Amino acid sequence: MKQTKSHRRDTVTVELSAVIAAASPAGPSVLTVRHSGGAPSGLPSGPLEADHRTLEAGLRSWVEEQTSQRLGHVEQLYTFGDRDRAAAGGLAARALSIGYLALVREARPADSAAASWQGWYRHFPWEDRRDGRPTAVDRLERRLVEWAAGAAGEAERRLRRDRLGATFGIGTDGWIEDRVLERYELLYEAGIVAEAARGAPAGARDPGAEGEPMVTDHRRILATAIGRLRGKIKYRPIVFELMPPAFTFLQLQRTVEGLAGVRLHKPNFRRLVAQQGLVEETGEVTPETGGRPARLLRFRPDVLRERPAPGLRLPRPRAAAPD
Amino acid sequence: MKQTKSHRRDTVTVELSAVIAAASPAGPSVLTVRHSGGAPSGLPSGPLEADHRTLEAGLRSWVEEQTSQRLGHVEQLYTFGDRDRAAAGGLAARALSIGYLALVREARPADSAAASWQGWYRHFPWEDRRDGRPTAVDRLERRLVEWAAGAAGEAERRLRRDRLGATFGIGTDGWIEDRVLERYELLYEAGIVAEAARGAPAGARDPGAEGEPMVTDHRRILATAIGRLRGKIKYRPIVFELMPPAFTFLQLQRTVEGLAGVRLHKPNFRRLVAQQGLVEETGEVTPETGGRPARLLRFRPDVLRERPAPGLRLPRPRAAAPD
DNA sequence: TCAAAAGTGTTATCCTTACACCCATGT
DNA sequence: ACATGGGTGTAAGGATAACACTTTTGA
Repeated sequence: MKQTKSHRRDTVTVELSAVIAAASPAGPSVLTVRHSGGAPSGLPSGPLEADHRTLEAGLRSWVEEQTSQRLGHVEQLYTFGDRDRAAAGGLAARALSIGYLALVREARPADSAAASWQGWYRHFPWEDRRDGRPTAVDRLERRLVEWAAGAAGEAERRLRRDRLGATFGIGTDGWIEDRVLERYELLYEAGIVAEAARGAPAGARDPGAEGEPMVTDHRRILATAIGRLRGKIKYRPIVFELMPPAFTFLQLQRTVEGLAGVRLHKPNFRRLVAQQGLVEETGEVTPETGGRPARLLRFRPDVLRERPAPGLRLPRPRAAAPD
Repeated sequence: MKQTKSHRRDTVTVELSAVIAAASPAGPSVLTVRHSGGAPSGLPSGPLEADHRTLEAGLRSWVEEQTSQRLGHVEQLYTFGDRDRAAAGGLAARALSIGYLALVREARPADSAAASWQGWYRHFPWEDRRDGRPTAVDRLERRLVEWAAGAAGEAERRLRRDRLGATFGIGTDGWIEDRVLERYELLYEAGIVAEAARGAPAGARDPGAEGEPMVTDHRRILATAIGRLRGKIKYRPIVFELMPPAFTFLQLQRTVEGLAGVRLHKPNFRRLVAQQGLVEETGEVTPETGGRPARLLRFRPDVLRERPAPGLRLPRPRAAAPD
């Protein structure tokens, strides 16, 4: 017990930042703002103020002021507070940054001055595997392997190789979509991502495979959001927070594929969704979209009453056995 | 855009609090501290300081100072910051509270002055269903049903009933272990839990079914931790962070049962664990524990290299279908 | 000999995945 | 006619969950 310690409380600024996500069959997008011309874009955000009753209320008021977007589902993601990484210019003051994920139904133009919608894979090219592994990612992976090989001791090298396997699936087979943050952190540590080099001039390097950077740690928050969303669609029917009131099976599938960054098997996807009772038919059909007209669907909210965790298949014993 | 708004930044205190969890076959427990005699217990915690490089580092230093416990796995849970709920005495200053979950292997006595281990179901009696639904919970559920019926409009009543179904499984059938926080929040809103009545004298009410309260919002943080842990054991092998180096199948099973608050089927549990390659035999057997001696097991870390998400069975198409 | 715990075998069932195939519409 | 998307059937394989049963120890 070091009683001699200074115990100097930090003066903190708390910033509330929102990943506002929308999705169309073409792909998901995020609402970004750009404060000055040449600077990288960022997320809508603002400091916590005294008259905000709750953190979420504060976030909502900031977002609605900055983007005039009404938010639907909102959830907290994570609180970042590393002393070194938050400040862009090298300021020593501590900046806590609380990230939120918000889902909105329509990506309405909303390009009010500085705010604009951007496909989120511009910032994360390596996360989009809908058309297989992007070839541009080869370079990334090569650099990662080099980075792992260049570690100090054998123990550290092994650790890094394991991480490459667990995140990018390099040594192993599997690509786990959810691990977006882990992959971004790895690229950050390996110095591959632009944000890692603070002093470097913006736009100095090829933004191809590394993705477009964002201000301060906003890309890290976006990575958290994508990962959370990818994980959550599997056990909660939140995709429907992103869908219009009526949609077809394929539109739903394309939206999910966009979020997860992978392709799905069409017939099975239909049945999965239908069997779970997630949707019901509206009775109408689309004004044809290329082929045979499709039946229109809507979300069936009663599913929440019937199966409390739609999509979840976890070790749930039907009856408890005493032994 | 209200430009006339005050934009007065809040002066915030950031408190780092840790749920330090251990588990034995008898059940899980949490490390608590008690500052003054009559006051309810709380979690080890302390303010964020300027010399803490990261939030997690700050937490670790506080905990090790207060409890002389070394922490293993640590993860951030959630940041609470409601203006009204944080302050116990009614202080208006904003207190942010960042909750963490830490797992330790042995619940060593460690009763250093104020710190002591407590079974976590003392604070959450309704969460322990290992011996079926506790009868004391009947009273809780009755009060919840009353609360739902006493809502203003029909719409609100319906909403409340739905929540009772989704959390306590009242109207419906299912009890979802993970939803610990949702259940606690419901009890809080219904005024059933002691923390909801701030001004009430401590110990004034029967702590039977309502569980033992904690200071400020620490019980909320504990609820978050339990929920997180219950969710995570299903797709990550973190139970082993809580197990001793060698253990038997039954010890592992009892530990998991304690965490999840439900009983499991023994033969199937063995096979599940064995088939997944989560453990390997040490070659030794126990100094008998009541019956036939059991083979000792240890965690098999290679499982992380082989199957990146042990326990996870989610819609993972083995190959991408083009259509 | 019995209680208590350790183990093994087996089966019915469900879910997932993959494959094959037909239907309806526009160009 | 053919391309595009809509939509159905079904069978193989794997994972679950339940049941029945044998084995090994200590008291």
